[in-house]
Amino acid sequence: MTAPADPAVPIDADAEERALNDRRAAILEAVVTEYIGTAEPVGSSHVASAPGVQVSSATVRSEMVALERDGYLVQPHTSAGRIPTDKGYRFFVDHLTEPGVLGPTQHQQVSLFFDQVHGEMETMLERATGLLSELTSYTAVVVGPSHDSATIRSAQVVGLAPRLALLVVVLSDGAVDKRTIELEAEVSDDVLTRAGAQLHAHMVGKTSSSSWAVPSSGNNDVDRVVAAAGTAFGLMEHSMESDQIFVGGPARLAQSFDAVETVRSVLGILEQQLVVVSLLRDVLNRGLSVAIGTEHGFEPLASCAVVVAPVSVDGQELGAVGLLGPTRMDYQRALASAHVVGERLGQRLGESGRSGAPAGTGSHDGRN
Amino acid sequence: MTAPADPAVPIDADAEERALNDRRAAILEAVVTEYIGTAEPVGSSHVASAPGVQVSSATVRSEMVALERDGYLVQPHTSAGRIPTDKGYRFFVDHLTEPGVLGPTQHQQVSLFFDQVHGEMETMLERATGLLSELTSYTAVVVGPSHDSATIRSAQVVGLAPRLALLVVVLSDGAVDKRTIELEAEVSDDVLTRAGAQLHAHMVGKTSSSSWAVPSSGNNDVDRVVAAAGTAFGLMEHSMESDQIFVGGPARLAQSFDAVETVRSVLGILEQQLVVVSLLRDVLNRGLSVAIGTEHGFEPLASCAVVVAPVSVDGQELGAVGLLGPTRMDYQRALASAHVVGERLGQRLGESGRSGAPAGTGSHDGRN
DNA sequence: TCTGGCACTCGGTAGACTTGAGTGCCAGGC
DNA sequence: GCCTGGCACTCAAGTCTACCGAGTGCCAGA
Repeated sequence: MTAPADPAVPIDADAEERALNDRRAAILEAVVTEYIGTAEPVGSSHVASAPGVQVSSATVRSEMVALERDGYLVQPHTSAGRIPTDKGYRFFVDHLTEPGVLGPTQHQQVSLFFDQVHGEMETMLERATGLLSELTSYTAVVVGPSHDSATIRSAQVVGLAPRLALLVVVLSDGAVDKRTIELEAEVSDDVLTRAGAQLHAHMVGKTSSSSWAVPSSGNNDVDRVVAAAGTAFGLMEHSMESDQIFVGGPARLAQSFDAVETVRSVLGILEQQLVVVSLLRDVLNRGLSVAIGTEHGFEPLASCAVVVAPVSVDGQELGAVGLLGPTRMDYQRALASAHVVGERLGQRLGESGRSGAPAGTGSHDGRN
Repeated sequence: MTAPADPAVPIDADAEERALNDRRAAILEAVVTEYIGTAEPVGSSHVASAPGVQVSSATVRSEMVALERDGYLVQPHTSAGRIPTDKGYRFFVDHLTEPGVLGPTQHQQVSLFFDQVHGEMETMLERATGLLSELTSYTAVVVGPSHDSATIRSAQVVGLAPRLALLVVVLSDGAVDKRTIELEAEVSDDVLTRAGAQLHAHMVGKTSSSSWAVPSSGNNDVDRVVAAAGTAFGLMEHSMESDQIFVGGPARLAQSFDAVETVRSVLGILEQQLVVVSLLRDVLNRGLSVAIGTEHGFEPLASCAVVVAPVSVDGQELGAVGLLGPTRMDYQRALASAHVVGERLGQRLGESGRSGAPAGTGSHDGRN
């Protein structure tokens, strides 16, 4: 008695998922667009006067009833306008919104940024979050490439104080890691250097998660330092293991939501880097670029939408850029911004990593 | 007609600043304590029933009139209770609050933390912000030691790709900095190593802000790499120059203030690391441990109080820990927490830096 | 000099009323 | 058979009023 009773609904129930009839789609689009702009429930007369909708408000009303029944819209209360549900936003994003291009001003802003930025990758990623959050006025997140597959290019031991040394390891992707080594006895610089050389000789080319078991050098002092260094590196647990994450413009969150409670809980999430990383990864892995409301199955972010774009170098996804905003976010602009910035970041990382056939680096290859 | 008219006010106008008469101080204390707890304006009858105040509410009222006239209290509106002004809080902090000790639970929490934490300084400082913000439920800030006076202990050039190398510099305080070097032509590993040795030989012992002018090695290729490295390091502008800052528990801000606008603006401040660093430094330099409201002369934080404690190693202030909360913060707990954590951080940094007479490090000395 | 008492103030709450945006439904027209 | 204008209805939000109560300032008396 439900679906077949309404002649306007296609008989094929699956068709609803693919495409609403044109008029309903236009009405949904009008509601979403209006609501994104005003944050106020949208009434039928507003919709009727929208370009793209050529029917009277009465007709709009009856269509809106159908849209509500199908879960695209809800009414906060009777005698109020409608607001989109997550499903409504999803349809809007999937079918009603163009891929979107940046406005000339934004385009210029991006170009300027990539002209000026230079130096270390970390710095660049960090600043990119600022750029993204300024472009969109949402909070931006950038996840840098993980160092899992990078190999060790160099190891060195530097003395700091009589019984304190530093193990410095350079990875093939340009990352540097270090570990303090506390020594039981004073050790000469020469021994430290030799220990470094010993480590270097045996560790170069391995991944940073490899075992640090290094054969004896024949000198007891040197071996002790080597062992201490291995131990120090063994309990890494930080820096290299977790992907780096940069957050830009957290203050924007307070603009996006007017409930303090929401701000608090979303900020709380952002503090948990691991959660954020896996969230972005998860969304990307599911082939999405937007996760709306509870689509990511993550309760505390139910009132948020997450826009994600990959940072790929030579077709390989090395990182991700993301935007965090309210579900009534400007998806078009957010998608365009994330996409462009992600792409250009990827290009940039590619350029500096490439420069010809790699001499022993594992993760880059020279094509393109 | 103002001051002499009230017989309860000391004739000596300066005396007011030093110490309110006992009764007024007790009343002020009661108001502040109550207000910190409830965030509601405090009426005379509440004060009258507080321990430490032995007079009737009528008397309290007349004293409160005086306290208001002298700027310690304000009335949000007639027929409301009083709330403390910044000056009121200041008097409370300076004269009415005990230095304060941590409760046993907190003490245990701190001990546990310092038992468990280990590894690199950055990691430790980072985690310390989490500890502080959990202890106090306010947002915590930790500023690490600056590298200004640290000297270079080692320089090394590592090849990453045919035309890409990395300059890695180790400072005497254990910090590591790096710069990507893009080379005009392919260079053999041997040349890179020799360039590193050349840099090492001439830069060790200098501060990282020194000029990177290094004499010619006699080999053109090597010199070119050395020059490129010097240039790369010249435009440092990041990492080493700005002190590192770690923020813990920004989400707590949203609990401290119920006006979203305030949260937004304070978060905005926290994004500007330089501002935060100079704010903390400034407060410390003025010999304060608390800056209330506008005392720091910083408009956007007018509704905040900042509690600061130094992190000293061997009597030298190397860093600072801070807490950011509403002016109606629990000063006693905040002061105690910041103090203890700052102190123990200092001890910890001292231990790992010391280990005997330094062999060439500039900033540490061996006395206890 | 303190205290109890008293009149007064005024923010906040609760209820009654109004307004207006918006709906659902229906009869009539193309 | 679908669309439209019209109409009665609903309900959140705003306005007005009255009232309550916490709190004050002031004063006379102990």
